[in-house]
Amino acid sequence: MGYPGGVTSDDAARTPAPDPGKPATIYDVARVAGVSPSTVSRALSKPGRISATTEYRIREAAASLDYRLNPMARALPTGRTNTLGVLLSDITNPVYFDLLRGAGSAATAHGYTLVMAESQESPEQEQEAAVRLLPAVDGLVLVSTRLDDAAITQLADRKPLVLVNRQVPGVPGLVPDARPGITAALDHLGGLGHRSIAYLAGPTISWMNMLRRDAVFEGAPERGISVVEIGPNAPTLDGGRAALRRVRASGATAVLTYNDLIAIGLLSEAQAGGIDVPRELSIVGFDDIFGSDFTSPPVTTIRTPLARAGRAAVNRAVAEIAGEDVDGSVDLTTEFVLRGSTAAPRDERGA
Amino acid sequence: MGYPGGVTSDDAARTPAPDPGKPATIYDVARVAGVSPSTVSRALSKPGRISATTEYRIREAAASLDYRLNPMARALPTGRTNTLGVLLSDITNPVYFDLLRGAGSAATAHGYTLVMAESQESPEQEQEAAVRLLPAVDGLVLVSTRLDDAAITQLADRKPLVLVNRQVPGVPGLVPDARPGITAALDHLGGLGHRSIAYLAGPTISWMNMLRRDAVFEGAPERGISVVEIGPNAPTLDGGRAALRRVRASGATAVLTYNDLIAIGLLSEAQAGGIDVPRELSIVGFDDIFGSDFTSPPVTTIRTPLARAGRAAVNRAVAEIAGEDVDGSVDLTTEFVLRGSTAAPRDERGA
DNA sequence: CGCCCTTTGGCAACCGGTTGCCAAATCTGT
DNA sequence: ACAGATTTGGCAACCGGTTGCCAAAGGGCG
Repeated sequence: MGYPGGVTSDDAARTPAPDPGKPATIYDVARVAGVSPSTVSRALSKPGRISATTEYRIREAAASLDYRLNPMARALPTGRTNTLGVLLSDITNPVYFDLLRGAGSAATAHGYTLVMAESQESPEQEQEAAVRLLPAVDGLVLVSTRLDDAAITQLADRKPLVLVNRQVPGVPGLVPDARPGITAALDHLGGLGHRSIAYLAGPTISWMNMLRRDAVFEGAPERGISVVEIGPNAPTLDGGRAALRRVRASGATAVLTYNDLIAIGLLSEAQAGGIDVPRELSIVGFDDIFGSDFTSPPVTTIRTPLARAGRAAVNRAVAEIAGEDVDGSVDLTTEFVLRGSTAAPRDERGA
Repeated sequence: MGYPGGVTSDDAARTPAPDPGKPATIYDVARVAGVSPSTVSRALSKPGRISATTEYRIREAAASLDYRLNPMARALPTGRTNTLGVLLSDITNPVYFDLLRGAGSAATAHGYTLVMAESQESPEQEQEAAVRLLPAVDGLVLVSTRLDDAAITQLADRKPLVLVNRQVPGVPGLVPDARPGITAALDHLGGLGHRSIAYLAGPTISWMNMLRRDAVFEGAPERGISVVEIGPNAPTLDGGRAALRRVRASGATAVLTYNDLIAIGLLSEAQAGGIDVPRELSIVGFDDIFGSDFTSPPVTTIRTPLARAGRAAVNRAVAEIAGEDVDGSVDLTTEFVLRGSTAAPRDERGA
């Protein structure tokens, strides 16, 4: 026999193989329909290639056997797995919820399955996960990747790859335009009378962090606002909490944060320390995550269209896999969301 | 040729195939190491089967070619994909964050990849996703499934399957024990003087909802507390908001909710309507999700050990796949978390 | 030094599909 | 009724691994 769970060819040739536990194959279907396996294959996946009557007979046979195509067997000769990999830095970060849902719905719409892995903010783990996933997927979506350009380019050489929140020359990337939101936020803060603000930075390896920081540092001076950078901070609630001391020391009357988690952490720590937000300290978050609207006060923030980004990323990946050319311009603009964590600085009146 | 991207055997036999784009196979490795493909296969996956020196030579060759095993090719003859499927009712529900992370880390620890799909609370979509995933995974984890017993049993007959938040005879299931937390919550509410409470139910098809409801309806009378059921409600913020009117109409001074999302929705709607929580209405949530501690007041809730449940579920699934017998008792007990959304009812003093 | 037992590595079948090529069957037009 | 064009379906090779069986090589011991 030479093979483990095999069935002798005699058996297979005689019985219609009712259901010996193993799922039906195209060979079973072929036997029942009285055609050759290749005809079954074509009937089921090459519409029009086989005459209507034969195709009907085959479909009947397949249905009666509850035939299910084996994705692995199909993937082997074709190289296509109908699977997309998504890599995240941290699953428990609420920013990714909507993105994942958008990606998931777009994927099923295209008949793709999503496999997901997280890298816990570590470039090594991310690289390892990417390499591990690579042979099993048709394409990869890297969200807020912590990999460097070289590693990304190398990955992109092997399989279609789409970046979210990152731009690398020669690799398709979707990055929400932070400027509109930041501009509106600075206008708002400036209008309230703030003259000295701080930017609470995220991780140094975060590309988005640079982008946001640069936009703040470019826009603030134009409005006569001075700005200092405080960080790097872990992009978590604790990261925000730990930054309070330095925020107070800086004398800034308002802060823009790398993300909402930091903003919320900072807010809760401030309140625990008896600091009045927004009167003593204004806080502007980033992303508008789940939960940022039910803190007290609710946090003023800059919304990024994550669900749309997720959807666009898998659409793009699917197009890339199909070898289609795409114009690729998706509108991903940020939007200022005014809530309760910002107000005029106390000094304004006091001084 | 008969095959698309094929290489003629002449070419393959002569050149060491430097890197024509296609990744290296065991045949390439075999050629470079001067052994047969089967020896390569054994050297790489049957430790000890091949002599140390030959194995070393093979590993060298593999490394030099950057050989990567093709998971699909391996899966075909063995039937094992090293992939686990996780089905959720709703990815954007924060309850699942920790669960997913626990499941993810346990999966990678066992060398498994996680594929994930959501059913959007629809049994049909869930069934379809399960069937679609089934042939590509070694086992399935169904979290808060909306499927009926028959469908679950049928699935469990085809592949190892583990349930979370659901119990079906003959199928391994992990369900956190709601009683300790609910008992403590009722004691707390009773001690504060509440005599009339409401249970804000979740979806009717939710098995956990029944369990929680039953525990409340059993425990309340024992403490001289009357209880009414209000629902079903969508297990979302909006579901909670929509329920406020009926809560007020019921005259209950405190509510226990099916989950924290409903609790938070109810809380925000109450505050919008000028109702003082906790003085006019006490709220107890369920699960202790991300965000429930930074509402104002923070919500008193019953914590379920989700990360542990996720980890335990994949551990169990892996054991099941390996055919191991497991005692299976994992400690998953709920815990009452006292925060700010509960207080003595106003009537207590007023009446 | 020869015999027997253990290692070691190769052969070939097999997993379940896909597809280039070809021959038989069917259709067309006259 | 027949040559030629078109449909239809089968053959067989192939994707990249795994593994039962076996023969050759190596080792131990009397």
